[in-house]
Amino acid sequence: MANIKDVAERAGVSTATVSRVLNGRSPVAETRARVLAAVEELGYRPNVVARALRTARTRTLGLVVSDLRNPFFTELADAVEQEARRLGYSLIIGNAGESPEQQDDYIRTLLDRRIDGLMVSSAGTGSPMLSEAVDAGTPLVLLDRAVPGVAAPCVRAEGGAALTELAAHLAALGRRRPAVIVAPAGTPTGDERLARFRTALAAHGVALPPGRVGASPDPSPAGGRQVMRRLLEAAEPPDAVLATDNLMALGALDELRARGLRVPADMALVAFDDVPWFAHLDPPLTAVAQPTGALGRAAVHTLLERIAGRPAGSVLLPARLVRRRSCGE
Amino acid sequence: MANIKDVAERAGVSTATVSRVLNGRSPVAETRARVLAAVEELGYRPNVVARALRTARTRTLGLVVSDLRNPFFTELADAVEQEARRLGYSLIIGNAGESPEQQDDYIRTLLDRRIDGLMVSSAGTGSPMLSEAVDAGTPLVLLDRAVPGVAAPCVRAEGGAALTELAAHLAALGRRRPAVIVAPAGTPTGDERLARFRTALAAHGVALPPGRVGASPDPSPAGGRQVMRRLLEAAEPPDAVLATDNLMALGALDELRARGLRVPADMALVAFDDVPWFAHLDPPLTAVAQPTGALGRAAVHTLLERIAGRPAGSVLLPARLVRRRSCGE
DNA sequence: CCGATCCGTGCAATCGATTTCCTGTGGGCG
DNA sequence: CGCCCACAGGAAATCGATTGCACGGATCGG
Repeated sequence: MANIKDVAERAGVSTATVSRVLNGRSPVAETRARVLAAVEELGYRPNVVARALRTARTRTLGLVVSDLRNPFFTELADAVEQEARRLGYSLIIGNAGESPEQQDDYIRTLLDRRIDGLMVSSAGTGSPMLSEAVDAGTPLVLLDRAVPGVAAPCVRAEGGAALTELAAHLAALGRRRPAVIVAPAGTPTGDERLARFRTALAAHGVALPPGRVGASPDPSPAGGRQVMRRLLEAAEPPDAVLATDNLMALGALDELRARGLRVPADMALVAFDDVPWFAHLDPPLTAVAQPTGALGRAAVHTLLERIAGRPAGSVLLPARLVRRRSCGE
Repeated sequence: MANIKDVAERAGVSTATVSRVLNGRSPVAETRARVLAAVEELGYRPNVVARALRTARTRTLGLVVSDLRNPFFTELADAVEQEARRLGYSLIIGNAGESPEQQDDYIRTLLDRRIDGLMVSSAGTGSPMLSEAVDAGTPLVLLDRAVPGVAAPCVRAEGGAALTELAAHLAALGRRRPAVIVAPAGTPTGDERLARFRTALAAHGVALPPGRVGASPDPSPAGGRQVMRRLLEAAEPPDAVLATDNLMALGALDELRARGLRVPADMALVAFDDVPWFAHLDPPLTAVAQPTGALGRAAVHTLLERIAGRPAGSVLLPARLVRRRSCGE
């Protein structure tokens, strides 16, 4: 493969000139034309690796998500990738599989590759590697999940308005005994959603007692199903369920079907995160939709600000309620 | 960040020695210990960019898929990523979004980044960039979709056995008027699946006339739904439908529900590609499951063989039928 | 006891770009 | 007409690693 020296020889100039022409720092028409012609003839493409070594910038970003197979993260990763590419950056996606060690391992690899910046949808509570990355000076943006104690801007959705609307929706439909299925305790995201929902319900005089809040051991259909079972076997079973993750909602639905319960007649069901196939379920699922695309784009923009050395604050984007038929009406 | 020179100084040796210790070419205990201690104290990590420049190997692979949001490709990408990482390689995933230009654009970027090898689930029929990559000497492996005229091994699933089994399954359940929804014509994958299925049906004395084969403009729920509608409005509507892609199956299901038709009572439904949430639909969908994980791993192995300069042939892995309730029984 | 061999290590070249410093030329102005 | 300045472009340093070659000390055999 041709290198810059070949081009320089062919154009009868020095490598310095070739570099300048290619980086737009040489407005002399004639030399410029000769160089470009040589580039064309040789099919020359600059060696990105060499350039990265010299400039100490790789034009590559890293994204670590906790579960790439979860459609919410797939969509998020896709949005991030598109925006990054649009702005001239490549993206390396890492899948931590909900394991903190694997997450750290991945962050390590990305730092070794000298990525220009890092986005993380952290698994569990903060990991040592995150702080280390910040200390090492790597621009970092937290995505979807805040991590206490890590000094980095966070881009995520805020469900307050949507949950307020949901509470009203449920109350209007006469649901009096709502329940919530949350992801493993300790994740700020789940806790916050729960608190918001409880407040919103209270405004309609509806209580959300601890007995109707179930924590799933892991955010999977199996976990969701298990919690649903416990909720149904309680003394006062719920007449509406909110799952704070799309996969857990799916598991809850399985349990309901297995028991011959109908949605929405016997039970209203709502999921946090709207994923494409919710609309194709029977009945179509009402969901709190996060603005996935906007989140991804905002994360990239925030990260680029940090890379440019400018300060950048956290971003909160409103989620919205998508009413389908799983609550009645 | 500390570099190899800092380590060398601290350990009182030359950079050459540091390099050799770190690459396991210097078994002298004492020097070795001093170097490793210095590495430890300084928190030194080799600069992957510099190493890549010198060795002309990036230890990075590229994967271009046609639609990352399609759960089949998500799973495939995840499998490829895990296997690549296990073997010490990073992966850059590119999403071509079913557009040949974007695909070429991406391949271009990946080649510029000097990836060691490339895997492609090509959109549409072959693109010029693919041949160019091969000519440039970049190891290439085609994944899931073969591309005529491109000299590269192809790793994909072979549905013959599963479709034979499916034909028998449908025949046993008394379905006599099967139909097929295929992806846009011209893709070898769809055509091959169609041909295999037709052959298998013939063995049971069941015909698959052209009128009961519908090509969708694009592999999406909307496309699948549109074809389903046409099939239902035909003179002799089918009593069973096979969709050659999971998203199109979803669209077909929508159309059936909208018309109040029941699955499987009024219509059997089968999808090619088994995706996790098929099991959570009502009824759970029978599907031809591709061995996604094995495909991804085989692709990585084949690619590494090529990178090592060894010849590697194509790989065909058998798909299998996953019987659920959407065909009756 | 001396020469030959072996092996650990250092020196310096190298990968392919960018960038700094410097030279030489041409043009404008006094 | 001469001087100075601007500017184009070349030579060489640089980024951080790997690696071929050479050197020197130690070991072993004759």
